[in-house]
Order: sequence, then structure tokens, then C-alpha cells
Amino acid sequence: MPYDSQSKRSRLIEAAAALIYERGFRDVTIADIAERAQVPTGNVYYYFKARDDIGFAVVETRLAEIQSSFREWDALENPKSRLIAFLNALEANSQELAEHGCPIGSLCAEFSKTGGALADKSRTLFIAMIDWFTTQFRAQGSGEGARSQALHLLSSVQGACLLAHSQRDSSLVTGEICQLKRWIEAL
Amino acid sequence: MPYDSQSKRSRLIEAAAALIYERGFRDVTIADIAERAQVPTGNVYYYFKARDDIGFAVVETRLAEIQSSFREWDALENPKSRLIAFLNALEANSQELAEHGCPIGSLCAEFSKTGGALADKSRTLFIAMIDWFTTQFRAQGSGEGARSQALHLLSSVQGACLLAHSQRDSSLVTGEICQLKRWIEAL
DNA sequence: GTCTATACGGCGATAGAC
DNA sequence: GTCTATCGCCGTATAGAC
Repeated sequence: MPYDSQSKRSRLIEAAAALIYERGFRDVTIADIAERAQVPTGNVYYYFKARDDIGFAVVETRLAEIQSSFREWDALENPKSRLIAFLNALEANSQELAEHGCPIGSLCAEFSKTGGALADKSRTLFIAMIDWFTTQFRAQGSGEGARSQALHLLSSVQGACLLAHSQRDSSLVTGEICQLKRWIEAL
Repeated sequence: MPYDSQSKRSRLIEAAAALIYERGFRDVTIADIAERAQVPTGNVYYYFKARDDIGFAVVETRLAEIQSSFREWDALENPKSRLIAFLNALEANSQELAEHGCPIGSLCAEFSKTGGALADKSRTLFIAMIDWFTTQFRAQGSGEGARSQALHLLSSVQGACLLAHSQRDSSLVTGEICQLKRWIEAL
């Protein structure tokens, strides 16, 4: 594999992730991705043997992204402030969330309908989030209720993103986040 | 317009709604819809001048469905029991919600990305739900907080459906519904 | 009004030159 | 490894027979 193969492959995945976030997987063509990545159209098939493999790679990228954020927040002193850091990150992105929805949530929604290997792969995204949230709630002292609280947190956030996206109103995310912060701080 | 034109049109919309719920709008073809509705493929264009118009009609059908449910629940004695009736209906459908997601939520998620007229149209679905919820919370005595509580209810339900669909685990909806019921009853 | 046949465009995928 | 040219399929939409 040549020196900049990785670079081209990365550029393709990055372009795909952005386009899929904006339009949805089904509405993004190979040509669209190639153009945005500045790679000749037909050449995409040197890096991915099928269209679905691009979706696969995008899920892996998204997973790496959130795990990277989690590791960063793990450095914070206590579990509550880690969860708050997550909510702050969402709040900072509320404009984009209202415009295009949650990058994770929309991927899961679309691939879940698709079914097959992509649905299986996308499932790992929510699992990673639930696991990390559960760890924080447990470390905070929630005991048995930790997982249930983790589910409630993810569920609320995803629902708020969907609402905000549909109504194109970022206040629908920020409002819910504000309540969630109060809930966590009061634990 | 002939006697059974309405019947054929209705059959097409019904078939489209079911298929779109299962696979998503983008993955359902005119031929698929026609076949399920037992109508010749090319003939669909007598009833709908473009593909998007079918999506439009499906949104209108879904809107009529939920408004019909709301009217039914309006007959119940008090606002709390009306909201509980809504949650009971979800609970009864939890299996299907885990398999295909929320029929309203998935439509909104997909059409919101699409943008354009379909996004605008699909927006009315959540608005109708928020309005009815708000009315119930206000009648219950929530005052200023009614709208915020309505948003929280819809948001939680939609998030739970998305989670359950992605993980194909109906307990993720029923669990959240159980908590929401307790919240409403404690108001 | 109803249905068939087909035009047309676009997309995924491949073959093969360099 | 990289890129171009192109094939073949499928889906939307239309023209026009009945």
C-alpha cells in the first residue's frame, strides 16, 4: 500500500461521513463522495469493494470519534462532571444538531431500517454510549439503577435531537439538555 | 372520478405507508407499492403525479391516524388518563416499535434530511403531538410548564423508540414508558 | 379511466489502459 | 496503484393504446 493510500482512503471516509450526515446514506452517491474527496469516481472501488463498505467505515469512524471524546472526558475528576462535559459538547453543537440531526442517531435510524450488516454495525454506536454512561452513573453511586439512568440519558438526548431536527429549532435540544444537567447535578 | 378510484388510491397510500414504515421512503419503489396494492405499476401515475406526492399523502394519513386517536382519548375523564392511554397504546405496540421504529419518528427523521416540501409537511406530525400533549398538561394544571412537559414526553418517547429499534429490544421502549407513566401519575 | 410498453437518466460496479 | 471509459441494471416518468 502506497504512502498516501491511507490519506486518500481517509479523505473518502471523511467526505462520506460529512455527506451522509447532511443527506443520509441512501441519497449520497459514490460520485458525490469522490468529488468531495477529490478522488476520481471510478477509483473509489480500489479502496472499497462495495458501496456498503463505505457506510461500514463511516460507522467505525463515528465510533472512534465518540470513544476519543470519552477518553478525553475520563480525565475529568468526577463522574458527574464527565456527564456534564458530554452535555456541554452537545450544547455547543446545538445549531448543527438542529440542522442535520445527531450524526450518530441519524446513522442508526437509517441503518436500522436497512437491516443486514449495516444495522448490526451501527448498533455498536449506541452500545458504546450506553456503556460509558452506565460506567459514569455507577461510579457516581447509582448502583443498580445506573444502566437505567444511562438509557434515560441517551434516550432523552436522541429524542431531543430528532425533535430539534424535525422542527429546525435548536432550542428544543438546549432546553432538554438544561433539564438533564439539573437532573445529573441533583443526583 | 370513478367509483373505485378512491379505493385504489387508498390502497396505494396504505401500501406505501406500510412499506415505507418497514424499509424507509427512499428504499421503496413505485413498483413495490403498486405490487402490494395490486395496481399495475405504470398506473400509479394516474393517482400521483410524482413519487414525492405519495410521501406527502402518507404523512397526511399518519396525521389523520394520530388525530383520530387523540379524539378517542379526549373522551376519557381526565387529562392524566388521556396521557396514560397514549402510553398504553405505545406499550401495546412495543414489539413493532422495536422491529421498525416509530412510524411517525422514522418518517420525520428521513424527510427532515431530505429537506424541501416533504420536510415541511412531516413537521406537522410532531406539532400535532406537541399541541395535544400541551393541552393535556395544561388541563392537568401544569400552567406555564405544560409545553415544556409536552416536549419532554415526546422527546423521551421518540428517543426510546429509536434506541429500541436500533438494538431491536422492545424492553427499551417499555422500560422508558414505565418511568413516564410514574412521572405523569405523580404530577 | 385503465393499463402496457418503453424512453430516459442515473448509479453501482467492472475491465483494462497506463 | 491509479485512473478512464463504459457496461448493465433499475427506477421514475411518459406516451399512447384500449
